[in-house]
Amino acid sequence: MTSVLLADDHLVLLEGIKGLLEKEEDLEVVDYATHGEEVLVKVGKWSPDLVLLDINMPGKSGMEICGKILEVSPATRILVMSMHSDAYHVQNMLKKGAHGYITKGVAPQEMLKAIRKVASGKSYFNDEATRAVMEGLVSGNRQEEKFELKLSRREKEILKLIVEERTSQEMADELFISLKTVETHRRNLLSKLNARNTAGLVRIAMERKLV
Amino acid sequence: MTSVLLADDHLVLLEGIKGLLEKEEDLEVVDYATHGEEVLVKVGKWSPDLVLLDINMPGKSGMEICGKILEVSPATRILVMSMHSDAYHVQNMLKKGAHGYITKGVAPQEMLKAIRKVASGKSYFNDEATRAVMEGLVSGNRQEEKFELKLSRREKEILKLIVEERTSQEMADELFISLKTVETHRRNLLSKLNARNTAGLVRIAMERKLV
DNA sequence: TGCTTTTTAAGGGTTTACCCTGATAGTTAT
DNA sequence: ATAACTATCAGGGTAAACCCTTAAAAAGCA
Repeated sequence: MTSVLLADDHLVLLEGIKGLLEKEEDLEVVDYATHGEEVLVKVGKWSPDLVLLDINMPGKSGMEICGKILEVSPATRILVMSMHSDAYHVQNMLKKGAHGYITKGVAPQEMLKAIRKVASGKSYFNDEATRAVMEGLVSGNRQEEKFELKLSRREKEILKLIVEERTSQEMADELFISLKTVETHRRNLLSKLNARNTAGLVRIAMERKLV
Repeated sequence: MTSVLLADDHLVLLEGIKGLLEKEEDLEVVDYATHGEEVLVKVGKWSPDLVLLDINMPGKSGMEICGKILEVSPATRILVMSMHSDAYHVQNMLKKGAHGYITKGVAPQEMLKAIRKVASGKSYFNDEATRAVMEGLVSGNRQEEKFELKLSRREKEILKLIVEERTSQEMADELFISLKTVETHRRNLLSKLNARNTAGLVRIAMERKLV
């Protein structure tokens, strides 16, 4: 018997999955959680065999929680469930210790398959997630940079203002620094985020929710 | 007895909602659809009392489908279900003829309530959707502009390339048109989307999923 | 306290974006 | 059919973004 903890803020989906798992004799839903902190508390309480974790929950992000789940209960297996499957998210969740990754579009039967595979110590990725990672690998050997991306406080501030359509001069006035300094920060952002221009900065900022 | 057609590309969610509705004596799920075109076919086949419509489906967008459902079956009531509840989406769906709007985070009981209310000829909006519309109304009287935004095919193409970090010259070469034409399209995009610069275009494009 | 990163700044140059006006041919809708 | 929209292009200009190099305070960490 595999004990499963469901973590998702969409209650209807939660009910749906619960109904799905209850029909299976080898799977047991022990509890729910609908936001970040609750997941950690419930994991501590039950030490479930597996957590089915939604990546987009209010409160702490899925990425933060993933690592902490393993601190609280190292034997627990983690199957990440997400709306989107881009290389960035998939790779990061794996780095944080997730054991499988599926998108919410999977068929019920595939979800059961994923749960059983991950619970039994193997990994599982659905086609979308696999493709995203593969495309990420071929489209650029910049995984290092992407993982390593650490923006300073000031850089994040500038990036936020860029997304809000401020010009460099406006930012300089607003932050009481020189135009040249703002331009330096922009240049560093372009380099760190591997973007070609403002459009790229904004796209990346929104994709990775850096704002 | 109210006949309900479910339209959502997330199969697990679909199963969950089906299970939920089947427990109710007055509600009957007559069929599913997992993408845009299928919805219209199934609506034509069953003329259901109500369609529970996911706004983010592959193929045609929820917005396009909404209006067409009413063409195919004018008596059918439409309850929109979405991940996000920003004023833009909510207002547009209402304009397209939707009768209710709930986010996927609602509790199962609230979903049943929404279904019954909409099916009985009334409207229903959950708290999130209501708040989004209200905030939209107070934060700016630009509803006209926002509703009116209809990007031409070429404009969408240019916008997509902007998000992909292309310069105007590159777009001109790629599309075999002059630089001046590309610049004209950019100018029209800035005006239609009410943006100040490239950053704004990208932000809006991503927020409204125009790409 | 010394080492590293961050934040600040400058000079000087090229490219791109943005703004204005005006114009023509083709398509779509009423 | 005729008005409205779409796609195309141009001249001429200003502002902003982008690129290169160099460098010195300031803050954080060991």
